Amino acid sequence: MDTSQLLKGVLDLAVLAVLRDADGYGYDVLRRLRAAGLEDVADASVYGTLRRLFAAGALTTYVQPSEEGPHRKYYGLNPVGRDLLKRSTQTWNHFADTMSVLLLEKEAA
Amino acid sequence: MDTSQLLKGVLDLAVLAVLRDADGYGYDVLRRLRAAGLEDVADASVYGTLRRLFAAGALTTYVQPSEEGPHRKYYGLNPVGRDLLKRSTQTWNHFADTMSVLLLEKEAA
DNA sequence: TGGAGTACTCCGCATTGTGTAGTACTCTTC
DNA sequence: GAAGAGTACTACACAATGCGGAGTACTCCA
Repeated sequence: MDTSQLLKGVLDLAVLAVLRDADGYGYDVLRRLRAAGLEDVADASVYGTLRRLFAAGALTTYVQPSEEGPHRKYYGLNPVGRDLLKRSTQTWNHFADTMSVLLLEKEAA
Repeated sequence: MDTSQLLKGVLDLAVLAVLRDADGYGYDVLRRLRAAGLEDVADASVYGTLRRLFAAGALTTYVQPSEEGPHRKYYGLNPVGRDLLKRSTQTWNHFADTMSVLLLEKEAA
């Protein structure tokens, strides 16, 4: 089946989680997500999510030149982003718990 | 925050899980989902999902009259649906595990 | 007679992840 | 030094899917 639909609404959370540990630029965030197990994430999705989160006021950004290619646009969590990460994590955990209960095999009556 | 995006791609799975135990009609599936904790699911989403799953060949359907209102359109899992439920559950479990690892607080180095 | 609860359909919209194309820089290789 | 791979980003159109709202229709109760 298709994992891309599962990402809806969760990619935000995944990106925030990846940025919690250290600032990162798009291409780097993409690699971190894939290394974490989200191997099917498309690059355009990550760049789009970073732009959305920045537009929502959850991220700071700054550009740094690189010696291995084009300049890099770094993003980092600000207080709004850290709060969003915390609340989204709770929402996700609650949702995942609900689903796991729903998916439990029922015992025969 | 908004839970509706989290449902994307998962509502299929939730509906299949609810139908695993017993056949059900749309309005009933809606109530079962809400009782299971998915309280924000909209009715149009459930009816749409049932239609989609039926069109995909995962469900059987039959109409029964009711004494408490209009007729009811029952849906039930067929072998394709049962297989889809099994595979989707595995996909979901794997995805949820990946996310929960990603969301773990890192220990200070 | 009107309203609430039940049960379903249809239509258009909003969100969001994806594919494709394009730009541009660095480094290696023939 | 031209070609190609890897890095890094942007823009655009598209597809999937959950949702809101309107509409239909049936039963029961006040």
